[in-house]
Formats: sequence, C-alpha cells, structure tokens
Amino acid sequence: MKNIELMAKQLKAVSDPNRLKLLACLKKGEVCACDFVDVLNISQPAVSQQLKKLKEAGIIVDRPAGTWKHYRLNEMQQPYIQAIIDHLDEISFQRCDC
Amino acid sequence: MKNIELMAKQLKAVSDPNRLKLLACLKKGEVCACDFVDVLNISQPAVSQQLKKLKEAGIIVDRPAGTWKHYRLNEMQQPYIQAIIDHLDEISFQRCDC
DNA sequence: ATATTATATAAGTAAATAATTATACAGTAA
DNA sequence: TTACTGTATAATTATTTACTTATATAATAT
Repeated sequence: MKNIELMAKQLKAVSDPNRLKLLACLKKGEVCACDFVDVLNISQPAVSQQLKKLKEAGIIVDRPAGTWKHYRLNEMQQPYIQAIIDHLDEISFQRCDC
Repeated sequence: MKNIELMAKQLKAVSDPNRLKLLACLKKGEVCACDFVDVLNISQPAVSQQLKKLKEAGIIVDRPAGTWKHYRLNEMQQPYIQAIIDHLDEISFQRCDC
C-alpha cells in the first residue's frame, strides 16, 4: 500500500466523532472497554467495532485482562496522528470496578 | 457544532487519497483546477466535488481568474491539519498554460 | 449575438460506513 | 459440568461517499 493510502486509512480511522471521543478518553491511560458504552451512548457491539477500527489503524492497542479488555494509545504514533491526539481535550468518565 | 464534531468534519475532508493528493499538489502554492484532472485521473466533475469538500472544511481557498479557478492552501490551519500537510510529500505535475 | 472553454451542479449508482439486534466466544465462578 | 459476564462477530439496514454522465453556468473571444 502506498504511503498516501496508509495515511488516508489512518485519518479515516480518526475522522469520526465517536472515535475521537475514544481517543480523548484514552489520553490519560488504559481504559476498560466496558467504560466506553456510557461515554458514547451507543451499543456494546458498536463500541467494539469502533475500537477495532482504531486498532486496525495501529492507533490503539489492547491488553486482555481476564474477562475484560483494556485499551490504550499506541506509544508510537505518526506525527500527524499525535497532533490530533494532542488537540483533543481529555474526557473524564465513570470507571467500572474492573 | 461542538469542537469534536468540527474536528471530525475537517479530518473527514482529508481522509481520502485523492484529497490528500490535492493537498500535496498545493504545498508549493496556487494551482489551477484544471491541472488536477491529470494528477488524480478522475473526471473533471469529480475533481470539482473533491475541491469543494476541502474548501467547505476551510482547508483550501479559491481565487477566480477569468474562466479559471486557482486553488491554494488556507494560510491559517488547525495544528492537526498542518501536521498532515507537513507530512505529505510534494507532488509535481504538468501545469496547463493558464 | 454565437461559440468556446473552464468550472460547477444534478441525477444516478455502487461501495463503504455506522448503527442496530441476535448470537458466538472466552474467561471466571459456582 | 453449568451459569454468568465481558467482548467479538454476524447479519441487516439506513445513510453517506465517491464516482459516473449529462447539463448548467460563467467568462472570454469572435
């Protein structure tokens, strides 16, 4: 895949309000997948699908933790993705007890 | 419109290979709309529609010049858009005689 | 005025997107 | 084992997207 195609794919992954909110939640560190349902106010499968897109674009990574799955930002980002993350205001939310 | 919605709209405008190529062509300065048809290898109306999306997102501006229309990057960009432009390699192309 | 040229808009279409509900899968606990 | 819980996948649907061709608009030239 050409460079510009890869860039377009990554940008497409972040060009959605719900996925930007996911990134905003992740600015402080790891978050349990279950917490996102209340933040976005969409169904659990929808959250799962959005997380998948960010993961496939290499922007976030996951870590299984028993029944749960914790997500965090990839520590290495393309500069243009990092600039987007930097520009997002953090979103605070109610955490589950996992 | 909330901040994050505006951000998503701008990012959506640049999350397409053809529109990224348009920006890459514009890095050096003004370009006549007609030149883009050969660069993207799509129809003239398709080019016109893609330029419109970038313009509506505030990323490029146009300047009528007789029958022609010249496009250039907006001099003020959001930092996350500027980072994308900075990351693009310039594209050189055959210029028309307008 | 008409003809020509560059660009924009309209209408239509195939593919992609983002949600939904239903179901499957995986790990933990009894 | 079975039951329960968190997450992922499948199937469906409405909307959006990015083209196409055809047509309209606007400026220039004759």
